Amino acid sequence: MRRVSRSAAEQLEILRRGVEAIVPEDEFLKKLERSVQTNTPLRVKYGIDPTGIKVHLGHTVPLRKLRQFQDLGHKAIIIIGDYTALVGDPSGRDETRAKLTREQVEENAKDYLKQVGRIIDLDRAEVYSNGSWFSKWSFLEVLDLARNLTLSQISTREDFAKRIAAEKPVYLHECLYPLMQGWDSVEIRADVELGGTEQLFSLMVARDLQRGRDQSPQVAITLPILVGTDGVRRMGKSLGNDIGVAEPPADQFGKIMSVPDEPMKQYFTLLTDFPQAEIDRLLAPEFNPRDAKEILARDVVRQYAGEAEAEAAAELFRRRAHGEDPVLIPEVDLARKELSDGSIPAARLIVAIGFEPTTSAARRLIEGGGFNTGADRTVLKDPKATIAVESGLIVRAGKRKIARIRLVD
RNA sequence: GGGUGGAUACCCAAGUGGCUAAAGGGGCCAGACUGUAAAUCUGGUGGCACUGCCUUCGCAGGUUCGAAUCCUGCUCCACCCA
Repeated sequence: MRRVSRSAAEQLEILRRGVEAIVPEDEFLKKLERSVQTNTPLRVKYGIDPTGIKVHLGHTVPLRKLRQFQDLGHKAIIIIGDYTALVGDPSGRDETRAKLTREQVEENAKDYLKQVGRIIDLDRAEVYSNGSWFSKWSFLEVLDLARNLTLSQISTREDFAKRIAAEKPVYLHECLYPLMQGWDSVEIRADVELGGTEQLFSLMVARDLQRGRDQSPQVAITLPILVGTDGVRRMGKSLGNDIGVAEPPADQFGKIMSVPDEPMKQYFTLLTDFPQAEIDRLLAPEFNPRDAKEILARDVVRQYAGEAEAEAAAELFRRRAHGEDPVLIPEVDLARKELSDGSIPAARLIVAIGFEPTTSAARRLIEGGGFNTGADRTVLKDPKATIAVESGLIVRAGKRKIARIRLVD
């Protein structure tokens, strides 16, 4: 195990970057000091419910913080909330989460860890499923846990209060969620728990539970919610404004370039390790925002896909901006028997190579002038037209879809 | 258990017998423009063998020349009372 080597004050300075709140901060400093004195790593908890399968940049904010703790010699503990996923975290939600099946949860969990491994050093981390303790509980124990929270505590939470006001249902099992999450902290004896700002309530519940078991209460560190590519709403898969860590580098790059200028500071602070001075320089008025964004995009892509991929993605993006084709054009097979007399109706071709899902959509694409072929980019306007196809023909749909056709028998 | 309101396309939401493949907004796709896949503007947005045909308005039946719209049963949801 790596030794905790930096001073408590130094660590606090590093760890404070980008966080929304450390509650309570004086306790945190004390924990750090004790950790240094006794050479005992802090146990830092971060929980994830395996409800979806796509880790996006919004998730990386707390995960990167967790990694920071790791790099300072502390112990990262990941809780896979397989049991809590069955409940559904109500935090920050304006409606009840859909219930998942056990199979879905298990599959998601596996996939989650794979993605999390891009950020966290899983070899040095502890990973638990909270089902490993909750599945053994009796109903009596559940009731005992439930006596730690009152109805008024729950109903004053903003997310619940809103739902109540909007006459949307709040179910009892959702009220249990923060208690379950809190109990996880007891089980693993957490010193610190990370979470988004909307998690504060749940993070604080754990403190009461820990006190009741004669444990030192955990410190809650909340992190800002990253806005999505629309620059307004929180990043989320269901909002379609997310950038996934496992996405193709070119997509990551392009999506970051499409983020509005306003949240750039947040992105630099939360998604990169750039020193503050460097961030200030890049975001100064005299610096071209597009160039700053490109630097950001390259750094983020590099983190998840590597240096070479980041370089390639940047190159690709530049070419596209100049209306040039990418260096590497994906090849797509087309069965020769689709052709008659060496030609194929354009709409059928578009569907055959997967540019559009239906011939109707393909017709719309053509009518909108979004389909062109060949080196001279001949634009097709007639949806009924046929195209003479030979191997190597380049076809494009819109700005982003391009392919080189390869005829196969 | 009783009452009330509701279920319309990817989402929100109009429409209460023919003029409705179904208003409007969002999202998405495409075009123009641009420092960007931003902003703005324009067009499109059920399917197909496409100047026509087929399918869709919670589900299943029924009335009618004709139904998203009327009737019957069912399922699901919300709120109120108990």
